[in-house]
Amino acid sequence: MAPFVARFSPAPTGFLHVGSARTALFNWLAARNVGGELKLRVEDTNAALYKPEYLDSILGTLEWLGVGFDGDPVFQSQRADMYREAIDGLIASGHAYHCDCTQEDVQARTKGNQTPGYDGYCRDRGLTSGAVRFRVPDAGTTEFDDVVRGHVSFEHAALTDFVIQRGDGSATFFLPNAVDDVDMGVTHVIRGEDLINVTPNVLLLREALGVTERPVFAHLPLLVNDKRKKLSKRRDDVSVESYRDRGYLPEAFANYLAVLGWGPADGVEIRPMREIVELFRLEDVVPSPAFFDVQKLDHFNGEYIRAMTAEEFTARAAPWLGEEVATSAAWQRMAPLVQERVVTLAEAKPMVDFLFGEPVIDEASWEKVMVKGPNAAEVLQRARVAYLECVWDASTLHEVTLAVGEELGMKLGKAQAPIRVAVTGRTVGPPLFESLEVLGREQTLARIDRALGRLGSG
RNA sequence: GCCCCCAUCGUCCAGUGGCCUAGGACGCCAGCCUUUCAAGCUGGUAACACGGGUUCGAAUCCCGUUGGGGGUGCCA
Repeated sequence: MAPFVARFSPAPTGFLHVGSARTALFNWLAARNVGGELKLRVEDTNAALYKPEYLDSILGTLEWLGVGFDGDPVFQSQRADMYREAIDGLIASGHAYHCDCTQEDVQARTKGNQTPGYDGYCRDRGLTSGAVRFRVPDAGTTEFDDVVRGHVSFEHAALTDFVIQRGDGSATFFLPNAVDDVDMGVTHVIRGEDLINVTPNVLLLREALGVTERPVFAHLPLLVNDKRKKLSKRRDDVSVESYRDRGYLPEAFANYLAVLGWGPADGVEIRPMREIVELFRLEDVVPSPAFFDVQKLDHFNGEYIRAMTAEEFTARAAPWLGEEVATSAAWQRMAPLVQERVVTLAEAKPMVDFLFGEPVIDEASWEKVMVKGPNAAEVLQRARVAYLECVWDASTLHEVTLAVGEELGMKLGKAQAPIRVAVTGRTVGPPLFESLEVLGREQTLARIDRALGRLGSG
């Protein structure tokens, strides 16, 4: 089998972005599918932007998603010597040169030019200090075959001499990228399409460094928002960590990401990751951008939640419930009913809150059922009487309430409404009679009395 | 402006010259079920951007147009 070494190379300048997570996942899937390796490289060449706490967060979130790495991570911040040596070599061989132009200098000289960017002003000035730029050939093209995009070609005339070393001596993105891919034995570069324009730069650098072989490139389609714009940290909800905190399951999240830009031939989208690993092929990745659709993510998450055993659900929902609720008998009884109704784990608690404290009366619900609805006071009074003596379990409460409704010519759906609002404060929630059973006779009667009091009929 | 990329239902995928009067999924709509809400079940809505070619035959190949996006940093 041909060797396969992919890498995921985040820049720790923020929390893990859903687009980065998707890139990491596709790298992982491609590697796992062929039994290859996935390495981690931390692109922290820019000391000004790098924040160590972000790296911990990114790594933790990746682990949560199930994306693991082979071997030790490579930190670019620790390889400055290697880069400097390479840069010195490029200068010596005439592939790079020093430049002391400021951004203003360049702008002043190039405004109105056809081709934007740096104009090569310092190419032959023979400077020995300042930033270092790579000398892009004046003519010719750099081409490569991309696994998802096919043949891509760039004319050198359209490329500008890019900076490979800052004035402070640190290397910029391009050079470490080229050097490390070679050094790490990377065979497959799988990354977002926003980096496709940078590919000729890196290829040119590799050639200048005397490297003859090339990695396979696969530029993944961008993840976009509803406006078809690249997902942005400012406008969009893109922190994977925040999805985790809101009760999305890692397996559901990863599964959803896997079908953005790729789809199994049999059309079965929701399936275990081990199956996706088997079916995934880089060649099948689609080239067009994909909308990150939270509604569909919600559907995936709900499916995964409902597929859990009751035990698993209670265990995994616990962190969102708090000790008191999670360990209560009331929750144990209600959990299966809640499991059917939540989309995220975070939704469980508000659904049962009324069992663990005074209900918060939703005024719109009160208005709708108690004021405008039929027979509210009548229902409550009769239910109160019936509930006083009956056996206190869900099925009896169901029968008794049904009877109360019949006395008033109401179907159960209508008759239960005032009771639900009196006891839970809302018109919607988990099944009522199980809720009452758990709440207990005393609390139920007290809440009905309070509602009657407010209605002025108690 | 210049460079690069993309183009099938609202959305995500299937489709790689005839099996397509274009399939699945999410959403949406309707019905069933029903103690509310969900879930579930059934049905429905809805697309090959446009124009030229190539071919006996095109959603599938080629060219152009239009539209959209990405890049254009001493960010990555």
